[in-house]
Amino acid sequence: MSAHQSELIAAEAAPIFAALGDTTRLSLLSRLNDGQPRSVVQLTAGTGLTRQGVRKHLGVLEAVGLVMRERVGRESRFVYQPTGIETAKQHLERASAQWDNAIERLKRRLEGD
Amino acid sequence: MSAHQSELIAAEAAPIFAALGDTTRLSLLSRLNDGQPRSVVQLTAGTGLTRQGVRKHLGVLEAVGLVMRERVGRESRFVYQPTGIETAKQHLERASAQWDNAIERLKRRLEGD
DNA sequence: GTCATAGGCAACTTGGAGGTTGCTTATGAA
DNA sequence: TTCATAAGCAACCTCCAAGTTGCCTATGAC
Repeated sequence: MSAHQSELIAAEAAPIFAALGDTTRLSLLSRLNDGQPRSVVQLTAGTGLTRQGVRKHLGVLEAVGLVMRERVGRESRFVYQPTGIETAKQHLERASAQWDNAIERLKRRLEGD
Repeated sequence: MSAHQSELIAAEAAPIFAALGDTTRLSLLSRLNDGQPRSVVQLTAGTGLTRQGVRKHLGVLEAVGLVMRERVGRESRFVYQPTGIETAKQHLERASAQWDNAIERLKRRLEGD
């Protein structure tokens, strides 16, 4: 992967990580993770928050592409969207790889050129 | 993995994601990613922020275990710590796996029991 | 021993995140 | 057609995160 592409992934990864950095949103996502669309009221149940509060969290998830909204009748259904998580995973995997690489080089140097 | 363990990973993943959800910190991390310890002044260079500002970001990264601090003489050296990224990666991988599973089940059901 | 450098710590400012209440509109059910 | 339900929207509150300035301390260099 080019350095340019790396920068791009990093730039788009930060907002995704930020969206994931909240227990409420993480929990909402894990509930939507089964692929089933759910309405706002459904998703509000069990959170201890108001409908509007949950709606804001869903807005954040939607803004970074982690979920999608579809209007059905008077309901707003939210659906899990796998691409966002995939982007985040790629970023972390690249970080892991760079780290492994650095360690490997360090080891070789220690073991005597 | 047990449901209990899942909950634990989720609970400790959120603060890590939050720490990663900032471009400055993401960039600091990627610079430390090569395993080389770096002082605060070194890490400040190129950020456009003050030393104290950068120091705060490093404090956040340290608080969630993404980096470690070691005092050497009058310097504070910060070192990359791979375990945090590993935890975050595990969480995302679990999410991906659940998703794949759900899709697979859906497909089987559609293809006619 | 003196001076420059690295860093810690505290106080302060500001914008936005997370949450609420209150009101209005659309749609489904009876 | 009337009423209950789902949701949107706006205004507001509160608190913390991000960043700054300013000052003090410790350590290395000369």
